[in-house]
Amino acid sequence: MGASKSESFSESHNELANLFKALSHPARIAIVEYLLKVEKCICSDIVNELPLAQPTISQHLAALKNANIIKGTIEGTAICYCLNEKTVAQFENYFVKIKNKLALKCC
Amino acid sequence: MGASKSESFSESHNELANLFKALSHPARIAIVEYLLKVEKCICSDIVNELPLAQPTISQHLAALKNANIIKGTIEGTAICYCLNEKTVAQFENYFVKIKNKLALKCC
DNA sequence: AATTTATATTGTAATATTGCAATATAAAGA
DNA sequence: TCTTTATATTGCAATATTACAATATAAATT
Repeated sequence: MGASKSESFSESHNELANLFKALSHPARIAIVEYLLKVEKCICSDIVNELPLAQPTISQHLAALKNANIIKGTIEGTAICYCLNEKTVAQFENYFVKIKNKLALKCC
Repeated sequence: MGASKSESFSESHNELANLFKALSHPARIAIVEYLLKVEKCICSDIVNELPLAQPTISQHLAALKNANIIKGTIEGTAICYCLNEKTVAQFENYFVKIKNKLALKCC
């Protein structure tokens, strides 16, 4: 075999894993950090910012958008991407939850 | 080409991406959730808990340990694994930081 | 309509990940 | 020492990801 046996795991575990997978590449982290840095939402001068070709950036943006980590709004010819607060909050909540559970019983 | 161009990105972006990569598989999420559920730190009745063979679980545990998400203590023949509070806090802090930055300037 | 500008899609090569059988290692008990 | 028990490593097949050239799409401008 070889493929991830995702059918064997719960939907919530798969969903969480997919969220983390979206952040599991340095280019996608760099995109998130860039979106944090620039004041206004930015389309793809990300292509000028990162050392990757345009189709590659497009793929990474699609991965982030697909995971709801960013959202894109059409503005004429361009698409304006920005971080999705809801998903960021979801990530934060997950780790807060874990930390609270850990605080009680730890090893 | 094909391989991730990790040399092109900052060390901190690569480190973050690797942390997330460790959580990017449903089996590894299931292991984390299992460690949260059981009171005591547990070695590998994880093998009995998940639908994967022993060498596969061993690999996933190594991935989590390598990312410092879990720590393992030798106990006789067995190894007792548990979550690493510090890394959990690190994850949490990252998203708190992002959320605070987003609160100021959003789109 | 033709051109420009911005982004997405397709096809493909290189590489990485996943899963497991077989095997190795290593501590504990008989 | 010989088992037993618990875990790790190796080798390999199946699959997924990454990167990009070439091309397609689609709105805006001329």
